Amino acid sequence: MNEKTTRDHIVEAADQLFYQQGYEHTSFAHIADAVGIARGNFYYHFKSKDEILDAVIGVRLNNTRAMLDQWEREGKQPADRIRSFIKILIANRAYIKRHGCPVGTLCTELAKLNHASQADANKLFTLFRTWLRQQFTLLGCKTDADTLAMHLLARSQGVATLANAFHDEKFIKQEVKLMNDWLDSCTKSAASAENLSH
Amino acid sequence: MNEKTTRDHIVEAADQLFYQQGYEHTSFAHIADAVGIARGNFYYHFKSKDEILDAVIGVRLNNTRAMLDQWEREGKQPADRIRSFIKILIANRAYIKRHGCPVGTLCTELAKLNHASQADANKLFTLFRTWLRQQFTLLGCKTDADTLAMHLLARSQGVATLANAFHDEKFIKQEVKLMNDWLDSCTKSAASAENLSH
DNA sequence: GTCTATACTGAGATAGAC
DNA sequence: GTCTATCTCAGTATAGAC
Repeated sequence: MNEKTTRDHIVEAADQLFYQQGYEHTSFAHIADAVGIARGNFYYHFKSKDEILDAVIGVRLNNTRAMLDQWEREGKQPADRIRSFIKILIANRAYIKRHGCPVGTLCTELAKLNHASQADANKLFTLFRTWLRQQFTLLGCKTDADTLAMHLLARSQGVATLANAFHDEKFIKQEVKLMNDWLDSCTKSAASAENLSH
Repeated sequence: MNEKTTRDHIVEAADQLFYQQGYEHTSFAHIADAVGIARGNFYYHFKSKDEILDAVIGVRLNNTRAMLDQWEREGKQPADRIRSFIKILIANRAYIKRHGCPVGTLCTELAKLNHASQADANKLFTLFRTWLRQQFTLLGCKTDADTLAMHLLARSQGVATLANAFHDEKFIKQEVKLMNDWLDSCTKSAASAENLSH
């Protein structure tokens, strides 16, 4: 049950390489080398490179859902859960510095290629967006919860893009502090609105 | 003097295509078709694809410098100049929605490719960063001017990435409003700090 | 299910005629 | 300065042996 199949290994290696080098730039040779199998063997598992991409996106969607569920279990208050989202910038800062955000860079690349799987990759963003919107709704902010969700998502994307371009980890910490301050001000304004209504 | 050479046409077409399709995805055939010349004729003007990229980056750097100079002439107050920066998100919203930010997407792609011209492309970011820093310094904010410059740059990048992924122009307007509000709060806090010192 | 060998394609790059 | 023809090479994909 826990045994990883060759297919799993391919998807795992492709996932990493797509993140590190980009989808188009990653060839079968790269993936085959990483997995340690022959090139020809590929087509037993996947009919095309696009199919591997779809599998990778599928895995990422599942992993993301699992992560969001975990944050939901761990954080009692919506503000704590949102803080979990912000925290991944810190936890993954070394990777972000080197390769940017896995979601953002993939969506950006597929948009340029006008790739058929664009919409599927965007579901990764939608997952975060919907989840964040729920948390902001629970928080009871005056501003539209979707606006707040998109705002936070955009800021995390901007941080990842610049940290990657400037190869600067400190900038991530700097911006995370601002994001947490911003979240606090949201929480406070929600609390005072709550008081007013009593 | 105003006559555009074939070389100029190539660079211009490459500039557009690199923005629309990405650098790696754009082939000589694409550029040749756009310019209306034969593939082989290319190598009279450029020895390699990398050389075209360098020329494109050079043109973009010049154009950006010219744009920043213009903003500097047009805006008397530093806050007005910063507002010029924010305004390009609105002016270019249709392109951003379709292809993202020309600077951000290029730097992201070159980072993935680990391309030699990465550093040159990043100079585009540095141009904006330095210029914004100067404006924030003139504004006299309490917070470090470079922190503010990077913050604004990051927010504009995030907006571009998400507007592109979600193909959403309205989101750009929504965020631009927030950015202008944020700038106002910066200006006000700078003004009150000014008053305190008197 | 994994391997080797190979066909096919398109891209970058060159040579030489005009 | 521009063209056609051609080369090389990497990448995707297939066939068939084991």
